[in-house]
Amino acid sequence: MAAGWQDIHDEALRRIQMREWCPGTLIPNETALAEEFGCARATVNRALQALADAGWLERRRKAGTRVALSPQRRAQMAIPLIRQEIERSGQSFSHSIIERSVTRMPPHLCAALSLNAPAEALHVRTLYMADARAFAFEDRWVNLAAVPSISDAALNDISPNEWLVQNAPFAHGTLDYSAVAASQDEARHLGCPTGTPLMVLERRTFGPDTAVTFMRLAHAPGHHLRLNI
Amino acid sequence: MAAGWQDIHDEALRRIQMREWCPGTLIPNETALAEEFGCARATVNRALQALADAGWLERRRKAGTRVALSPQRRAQMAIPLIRQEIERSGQSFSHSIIERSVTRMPPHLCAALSLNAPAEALHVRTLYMADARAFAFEDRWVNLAAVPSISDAALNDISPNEWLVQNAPFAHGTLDYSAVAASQDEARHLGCPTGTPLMVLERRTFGPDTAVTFMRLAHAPGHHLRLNI
DNA sequence: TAGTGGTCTAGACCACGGC
DNA sequence: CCGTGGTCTAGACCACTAG
Repeated sequence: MAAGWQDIHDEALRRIQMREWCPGTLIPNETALAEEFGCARATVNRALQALADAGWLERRRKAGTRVALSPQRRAQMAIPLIRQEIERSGQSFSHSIIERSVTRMPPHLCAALSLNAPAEALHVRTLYMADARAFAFEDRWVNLAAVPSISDAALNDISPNEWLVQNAPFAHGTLDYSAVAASQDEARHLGCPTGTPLMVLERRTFGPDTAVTFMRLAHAPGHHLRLNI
Repeated sequence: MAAGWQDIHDEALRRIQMREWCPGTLIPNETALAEEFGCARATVNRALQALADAGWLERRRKAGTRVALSPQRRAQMAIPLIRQEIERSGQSFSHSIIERSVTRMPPHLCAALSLNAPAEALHVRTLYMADARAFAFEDRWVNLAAVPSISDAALNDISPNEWLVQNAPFAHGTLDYSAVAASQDEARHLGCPTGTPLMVLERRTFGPDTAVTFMRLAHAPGHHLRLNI
C-alpha cells in the first residue's frame, strides 16, 4: 500500500521505466489506481499530473492516460544572474561599463522586439569579470519607454543585469544560444583571438505591455551550458 | 471573486509583477487568501505551489510564503528527437551510419560515465540530414552491458537516437552545450571549413542502475538553441 | 452520450521549524 | 509551543471528447 502521492508517483515511474507500462499503451484510469493503491482518486491524480508535467504521460479526458510514445524529457535550466554563476564557482565578480549612451534603437532591434515606432533606448556595453579574467561581454539595449527609471541608475555599482532583474518586472521572453566566431571587438574585450568560437546568448525580454530589453551576451571561450534531465 | 486555481495563480502573479507584493516580503497565508478569494484553502495551495515551482515564491512551513528575492526564472526546454526537430521545420529527415563497431570504451569516457571497469561498447558515428544538407554529426558510445539488444538493431532503418529513446529506459542524464571549433572530421561531414564555430551537445544518459550512453553531437553551423521563459 | 480527467470543497491530520 | 504549509479524504460537479 502506498502512503503519499510521491509513492504512487515513484511506483508509476518505475512501471514506465521497467516497461511494465509500455510506450503508447493505456494505463488504468484514476479510479482503478486509487483502488489498487488504497487511496483517494485525488491522490492518484496528483501523482499522474506530476508525471504528465514531466513528459512521461499523456492525458486526455475520455481518452485516458497513455505512456508517452517518445518519453520526451524536458530539461530545466535555472537562469542564473551572472554574479551568482561566478560566485558559486568560488570566484569574485566584478563588472565595468565600457559604454553608456542614450540613442534611438536601431531598426533591426525594433523589429526583433516587435516595436512599431522607433524607440529611445539606453545602450550599455558591459564587461563581466570572474576574478581577473573576462567572463562575458554584454551589449544591451533597454527600451526607455518601458523602464524610464534606468536613466538614473548607478550602473557602475550594480550591473545592468542585476538592476533590471530587481527593477523591471517582466512577463516573458526568449533565450537564444548559438555558436559564433568572436568579432574583433568581442575578441579584444574577452582576450581571445578573433574568430574563436563563443557561446552567444541573445535574450529578448517583454513586460506586460511592451518590450523591455534586447541583450547579446558573448561568453568567454570555454563556457558551457549544463542542463539536467 | 476568482473561480479556479488558475485565476488565483494569475492574480498572484500580477501582484508580484506589479510590485504589489515586493521581493522578499511575506504574503498573506493560505487561509487569509482563501477568504479573500472566496474559495477553499486547497485551491489557494494549488495556485501558490505552481508559483513556487516556477520560482516566483519561496514557501516554508511556519515561516510562510515570500516573494523570491531574485525571481530566478527557470527555462524549460523540450528535448526533441532530431527527426522531429527537422520534420517540424518542414524538411525531410534522413540519416546514414558512417561507422559502427564494437570495442572497449576509452578510459576517459568510462570516467565520464562513472564506470569502474572497462566496458564493451557499441561505437556508432552517424550523420543526420535535413533534406540534402547535413544537420548534425553524432559520435555515440553505448554501454552494451546496459543495452545488449542494440547489437541486433537495424540502425540503418531507425536512427540510434530514436532506437535508444524507444528501447532504453532511462532515469536521468546531463546535457552540456558548448561552442567548439569544427575538427577536420566534423568539418568534412558537415561540409564547412575546419575551425567553424559549432554548437556541440554532449549528453550522458544513465539508466536505473548504470550508464547507458555517451553522445557528442556536433550541429551544422548556424544552429540555434531556443528557450522560452 | 457516456467515460475520463480536471477541479473544487470542507474538513482533517501531520511535519516542519520559528519562537 | 503552535502557526504554517503539505497532504489526504470522500464526495461532488464540470469539461472535454471518443465512439
